[in-house]
Amino acid sequence: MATTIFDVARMSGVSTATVSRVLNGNKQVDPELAAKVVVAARELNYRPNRVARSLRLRHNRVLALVISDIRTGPFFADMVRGVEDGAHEAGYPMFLCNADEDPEKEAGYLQLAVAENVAGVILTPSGPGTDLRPLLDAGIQVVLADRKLPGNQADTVVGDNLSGAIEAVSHLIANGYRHIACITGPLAATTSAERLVGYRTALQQAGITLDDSLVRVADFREAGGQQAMQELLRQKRPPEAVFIANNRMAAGALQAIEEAKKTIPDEIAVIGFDEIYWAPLLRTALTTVSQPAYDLGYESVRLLLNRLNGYSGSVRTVVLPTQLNIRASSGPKSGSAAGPGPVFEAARPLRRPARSARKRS
Amino acid sequence: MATTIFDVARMSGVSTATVSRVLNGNKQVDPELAAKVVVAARELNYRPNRVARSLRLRHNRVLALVISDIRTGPFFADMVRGVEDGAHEAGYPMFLCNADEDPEKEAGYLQLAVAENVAGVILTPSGPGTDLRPLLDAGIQVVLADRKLPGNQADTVVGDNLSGAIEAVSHLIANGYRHIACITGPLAATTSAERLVGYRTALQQAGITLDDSLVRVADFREAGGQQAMQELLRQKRPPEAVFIANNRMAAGALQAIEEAKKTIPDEIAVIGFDEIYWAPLLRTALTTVSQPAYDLGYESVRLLLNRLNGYSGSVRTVVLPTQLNIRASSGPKSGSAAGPGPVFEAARPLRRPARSARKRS
DNA sequence: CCGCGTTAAGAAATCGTTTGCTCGGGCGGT
DNA sequence: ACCGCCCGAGCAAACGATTTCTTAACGCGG
Repeated sequence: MATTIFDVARMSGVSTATVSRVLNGNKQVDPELAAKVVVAARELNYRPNRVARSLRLRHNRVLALVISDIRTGPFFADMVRGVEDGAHEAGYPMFLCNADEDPEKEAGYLQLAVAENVAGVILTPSGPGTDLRPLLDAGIQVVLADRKLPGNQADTVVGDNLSGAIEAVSHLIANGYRHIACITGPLAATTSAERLVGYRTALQQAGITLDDSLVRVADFREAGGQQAMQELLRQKRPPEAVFIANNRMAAGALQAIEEAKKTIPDEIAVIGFDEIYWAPLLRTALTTVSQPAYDLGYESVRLLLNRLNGYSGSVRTVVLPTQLNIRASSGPKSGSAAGPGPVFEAARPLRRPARSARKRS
Repeated sequence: MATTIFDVARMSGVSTATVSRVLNGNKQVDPELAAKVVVAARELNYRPNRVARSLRLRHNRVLALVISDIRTGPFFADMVRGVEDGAHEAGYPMFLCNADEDPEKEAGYLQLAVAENVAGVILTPSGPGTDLRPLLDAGIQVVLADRKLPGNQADTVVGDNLSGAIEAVSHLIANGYRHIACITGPLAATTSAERLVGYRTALQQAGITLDDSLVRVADFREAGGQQAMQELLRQKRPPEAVFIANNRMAAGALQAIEEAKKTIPDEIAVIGFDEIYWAPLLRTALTTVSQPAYDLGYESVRLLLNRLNGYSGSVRTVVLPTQLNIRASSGPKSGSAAGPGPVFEAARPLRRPARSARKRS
């Protein structure tokens, strides 16, 4: 069996209480005894039983990260790394749970987080119905990452989806496109919804009338993007350009465009969301809106640790800037009045400083 | 505070022992009392405290999946999904830990798995030095996934890296290439090592003398692949083709090839390892060796659950077949004697049935 | 020299569950 | 009718840590 605190106590000739005090550095204890305890503990390779400690203390020094879909390309992977690095620096191990965009599975993991006494949770809510009460009732700190939840229930860190989308679509407009489509994800995710709003806002700013037949709501996956694009291309008047709300759907859309033997950007321009390493290497290099995924995770865990350290100010929302990476797939419309350079963009700095986060109440 | 088993006992007028027995369906108990207990438990929304139960039972109904790098493209993501689906079907929640190719971090997570009493661990060992003893000593079942460990210490599920690499390189040879390079990953990972061995085996089978200046060991990441490719291209006699042991390094290599303004496959043919959705959409569609990543995870958890259910036969190794996806980047060498079709490949079925796993002792 | 205050260490309670053991009652067999 | 067995339910111990409470010892001041 594993060695317990009793073994250490016996070996060093003291009580378990003293061993516990020594190992947690709590109270005054005779240095001589302390030394004996330390020696015995090392000798026996004693590791406190986290379960017993967790039961007694009613909390466990572990964080849980519950994300909605681990397969969403490098975005979540980088975000996870950001969280993990932050947690590791602070001495917290981190468990990752994959809710798979399934509210039921998500609820199960949140219950599990409660039942396992985790100290804090970072969550990418699957939709507006996500219920934080089990966590909050249990006194577990929560930070929302990447997606918001109605009602200002917890600290939140998100990318600036609205500005990112506006910037992308405005760029298309500046390059001479007018009949622009949008493929977005499930509207339950605030990311999808905000990117769609950004798309509409940019069109309205340019005085272009909205056309709902150009908007498709898909599922964030390749097949969904492909089907949406096929539908768009089959319309009587197909779009000249398309803004796609994530990179997996963009891959599917590119596939559909290829099958339809359309050329990019001459027959249809494309902009995707989230950066991928392959974007420059595609047949036509893909213009993307990238988010600081790693920073997003790191900032989330920073806020969480802040709360765990006793901070109890009002709920904060941190919005991190996006960046438009202009490549060939959004090149100027052939025969367009727009010059070769993206004139409109010159006014907006493309690279905003990565770490300058705006904060709202 | 959360409702405990005492609350349920009080409300239903029985002892905690009876409540426990009812809720675990263990012993015979008067159906009438049982009904009252069930009602009370539902009424109070009682959720047993997993920590207390874990302490008492000395094991916890949870699995841990410790992987070496979450950012390795879709491969690990799909594998994770396979594990998770299998675990979920069996009613086990699953925690994912990311060891980040760092043996120390990995050891920390294995310790944590022990300390948290998890029922079983699925592990992608970071290297041959990975020590399973803490787990095995604690009686925790272990399955190795994707990478082997010396000494037959635990059930193992891997892709057929050797055959996959042989098939890929043989395909290049059949298409007329002779001066073939290899970029592989850290040799501590058996995947890297086996793919390298496969590369060498294929060359030897074809009577081509090995040239170590054509072999590069990189780090599984884009930058490493890029640098390795740059070095290869700078050699007095650059390779005509390159076999790259994972897709992140392949992305870097393609970048380097692009910078060097070489054409694929005329000036250099390329084959990558692991499938990616973007492969067909690249400037030159990329030939890849794909592994059944999802099945690999699913099979791992199947073996693990088997052990948890009491099976204690000898250690098994399951090898899942790979598949060569031939695309333009490995097209026949211009001016080569080899015909347009891959003659050599005809003898080997490209698609082996996905679920037919070979098993070794 | 006695008493009080201070401090350090041990005894024991506690966290919430499961489970071996005990006890009592009912039923069946002789 | 009595004895014994069996079954169902409760009591209490156990899991391994932390922490409150208690006790003992020491020192210092009156």
